[in-house]
Order: sequence, then structure tokens, then C-alpha cells
Amino acid sequence: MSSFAGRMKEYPNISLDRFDRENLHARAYFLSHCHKDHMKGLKGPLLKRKLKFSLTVKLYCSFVTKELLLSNPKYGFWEDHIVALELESPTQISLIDEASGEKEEVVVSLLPAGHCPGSVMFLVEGAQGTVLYTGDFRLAEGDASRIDLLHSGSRVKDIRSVYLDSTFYDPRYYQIPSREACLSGIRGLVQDWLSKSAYHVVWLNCKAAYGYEYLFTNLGEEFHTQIHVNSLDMFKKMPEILSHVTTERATQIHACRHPKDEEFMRGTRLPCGMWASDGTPLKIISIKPSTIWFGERTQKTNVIVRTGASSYRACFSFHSSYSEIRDFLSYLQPINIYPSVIPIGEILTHTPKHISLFYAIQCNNLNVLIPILIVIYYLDCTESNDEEDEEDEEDSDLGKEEEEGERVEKKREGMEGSDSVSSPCWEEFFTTEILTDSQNSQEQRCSLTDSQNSQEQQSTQFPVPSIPISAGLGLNQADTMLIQSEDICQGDATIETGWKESASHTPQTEPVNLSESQMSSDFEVPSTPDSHPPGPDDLLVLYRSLAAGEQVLVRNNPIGSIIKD
DNA sequence: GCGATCAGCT
DNA sequence: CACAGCTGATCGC
Repeated sequence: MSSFAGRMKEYPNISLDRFDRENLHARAYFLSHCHKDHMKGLKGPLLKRKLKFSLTVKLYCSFVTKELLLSNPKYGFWEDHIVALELESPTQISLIDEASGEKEEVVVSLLPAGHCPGSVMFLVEGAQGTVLYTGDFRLAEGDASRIDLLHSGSRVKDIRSVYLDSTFYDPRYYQIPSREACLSGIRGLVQDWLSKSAYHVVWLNCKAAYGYEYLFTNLGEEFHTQIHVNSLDMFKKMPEILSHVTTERATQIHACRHPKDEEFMRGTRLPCGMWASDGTPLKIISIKPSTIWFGERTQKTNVIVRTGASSYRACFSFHSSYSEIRDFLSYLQPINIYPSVIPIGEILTHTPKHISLFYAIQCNNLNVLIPILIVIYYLDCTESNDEEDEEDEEDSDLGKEEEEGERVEKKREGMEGSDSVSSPCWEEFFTTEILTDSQNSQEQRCSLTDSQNSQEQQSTQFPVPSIPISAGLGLNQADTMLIQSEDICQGDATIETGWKESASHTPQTEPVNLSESQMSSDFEVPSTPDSHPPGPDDLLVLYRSLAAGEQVLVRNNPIGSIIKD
């Protein structure tokens, strides 16, 4: 779930994917895709009222998102305020303060996100630099290099910040089989079943959300049939999808839903209640597209796994894997990365993961160590702070954030400037060695071959252990994520709790009762060369400094001696 | 009666 | 757990 609050530091006059609280003051709105967790506040009465009295406030999105949104009558009041933009077509947008008439110009481009129909990323260019808001995305490795607007001539644009969908930026999702491999696995299973007889039918147990449509269109195409779904309304103006779905129940492939569909399946009935016309019972298998379920496997698995007499799980992901995200970031090399999703529950309950929650930026002789735990508590506090929802506070908060953002950036610019390194220090952060340095787990890795229809294609390991603990990789080879220090909450008690939990953990002292999904060695992050692991006292000082908004730039000596400016 | 939030479920 | 929802209960307006 996205925990993005809606605004970007660089362009606080616009709101993206959040429409409540402080976002009610935005001069323009952006919707990346039509999933409910990105539409909070979008049908709220306050926003509705604002639109009534505004001539300039618009909602920008793709044509498909507009169509999907307006297919729900609850969002009908947006109709005259939506501006659908073409993909990859930069558009100048004036952000006008209706009270003062003050104007800010930005150029916004919609980039394909591959998450669900109509999903886009927003590239915003203006006086505060170029920033990319990814929304939710699934891009394969190398895809970023094929998006023209991320480039200026032959080189990648200078991107100041990426607001990132980090849903599966977790070693458990190190590698997710490609869309094609997953589709191919499902196709094979459906083929085997349907070919048995006309009474054999498949139920695709898809969630009530957009994103499975390409599965429907591909299977529809392949098996010359239409997929039974509950409603066609939303696809009225999308012939490519519409032609492959139907509300007629007499088909061998179903993706229909019923509030009690799981119960139906146990009784070997379809959610729509369909029976064969001659009274013969249908032979049904269910296929449940899943990502997290596969992420929990510690053993090599097929992209299709049989989980019962007539039920299967099929690997399927709306979001980029760990490797895909890393590839994306290492290609773009943004100065700042703001992850939008942080699995709070995991952090508080799964001690072994704490070690992976420390990301370090190491550049030339400088280390900036940023503990993510603090950010997590900050997010918690945001929720409660927002209760007050006071304008003055917001403004001052934002000002503070901006100021500190500058500070962190200057550090990096300084670092680059001090050493005539042409390509920035990102080279060190995102080495490809972790990807290739896997001989020791080679046999476990994805074994996709050239052969498109071999059994091997389905024999994909998922997930792949990410960082071999025996490899002795330096910290500069570990993955890094910059979490800016302004993302700090001043809640002493919570910070201390977090600190104690994390500081007390060392890889050698694993808790005894590990769940299956915790048994993986994925959580080991190698230490910085020439450094010692931070002790509780070191961390306490660091956290306190961070909480106080002080700089924590460490020179050649991690944590032990924090240099305060 | 509506919206927001939460528990419970998938 | 959580992907991205759903339903139902409760509370405040």
C-alpha cells in the first residue's frame, strides 16, 4: 500500500495520488492509476466543494485512467475537471494560486508504468529541477533506457528526485519471473486443462482491481474465447480489452467474482453459478495470481504451483522486483530517492530484517548512514500529526523539509565536485556484481532458456537469495537508498524502542523461532570495509542527532565519530 | 443518512 | 504479514 502523503518537496503546489488533508490546497492534481489506495480523498465532499468554486484546478491523468475513473458514478463530478494527457507528450501546466494570481509553470510528461491499464509515471520538469513520481510500476530491466523522455539527447536527464514505488524492494522479491514467463506458465496450465473436454473450465481468482486485463486479453486471444467477468462498463471505450471479455457465463475461462467465491470453489461451483447446459457438473480449477505467496517460498518453485486438488497459484506481479527497481534506479541515478512503501509491520515484528533497514551512502571518503527505522516512525507520526491538520504547521513543516533537502543535496554536490569523477558515485552503489556474482547460487537462479516452450521456462526460481553472505561484499556494493534526514520524527520514546530493537540485533544472534520466510539468508548486509559495526551507544548518538535534525556526515569513520556541523 | 475508520477476510 | 481490495460494525456529524 502506498504511504505517500501526496506532495513532492520540489513541487508542493501539486498533489499526486492523494487528495485529502493538506492536498486539498493543491493547485493541480495528478492520478497515476485507478487503484483505490491511490485515490484517497478523491470523492471527498471537501474536494467536490473546492471544484465547484474553482476555474483552474484540474486532475491530470491518462485517457484510460480517466475512462476507468468516470465509469464509477461516484467520481462523476470530476468529469469537467479532468484533463487526459497523451503518453510521452510533454505538456506545460500553469499552477495558479487563485487567491493571489501567482503562477508557477511546470512541464509534465506521462510515462508508461506497466502496473495496470492506464497507469503512468509523472515526470515533472520546472524551476526546482526534474523529478519523477513513479506511482506504482512494473518495468523490466532495461525498460528505463527505452523511455525517450528520461533522456536528453543521448544521455539520461539529471533527475533530482525519484518518488519510488518500493513495494517489492525487498530481497524476498529479488527476482520475479517476467510478465511473459508468468503468462506462459498460466497459458500452459489453462491449455492442459481446457483440452480435456468442454466441461473443463478455469476460474482465474483475481482480486477486485485493475491489472489482470492483459492476462484476459492474452488468454482470450490464445484460446479463441472470451473471459467471463462481472461487468464490462469500465471497458466500454477500450475495444482491445472489451473484445476479450464477456458477461455471458457460457465460456471455459472465468474471472467472475462473488462475495463468497472461495466458498463456491470449495463446493466446486463457479462464482457466477454456471453449470453445463446438459446438467453435467463442470470440472473446475482455480488459478490464483500471487506475488507475496511466492515471495515467501524459500525453495525453488515453478511459476505455477499446485496448492490443492483443483487449485493453483500462479506467479504474477503488478510491481517491479528488487532487481528491476535497482536496475531502474541505477540507470536514472537520481540524487534523492523517496520510497513510497515501507512495510511497517514487518519492521516491528521481524527482527532479522532490521539489518537490511540500514542503507548507507558511501561516496569517496564520506559515509552517510541513514537508518530507515526512523523514517518509519516518522510516517507513523505523520498520521497522528495530520489529525490536527493545521495550515500553519504544514507550511512551516514544508519549509523545514525543503531546507534540509537542500542541505543533503549540497553534500552530494560537494562530494562530486571535490573529486573530478565524471560519473557520480552511484557506480559504487549499484554495482551489477551482486547480480552476476552469484555463481554460488547459480543453479538456483532463474533458469529461463532461449526455448520458449520448454519445461524449463516454468522452472523459475522465486525468489533468489540476493546477497551471498560468504561473498564478503563491501558496503559500497550493497544496495543503498537515500532517506533524507528531514524524515525524522521527534518522538523520543518510539525512536528509542526502534533503536533498541535494531541495535540489539546482530547477524550472529538470530532469534530461535524463525518462520519459514525468515529462514532465508537474504537479510545479511555486509559491513563497510575498515569499519566496525555500530554499537548501541553509537546508534543512540546517531539517532538523537538525526532526531534533532543535525547533520550526520561521517568522514572515514562510520558512526563512531559523528561530525556535527 | 453519509463519511471515516477499523476489524476481519481474501 | 501484504498485493488491493471487499464487507460489516461503530462512531461522529
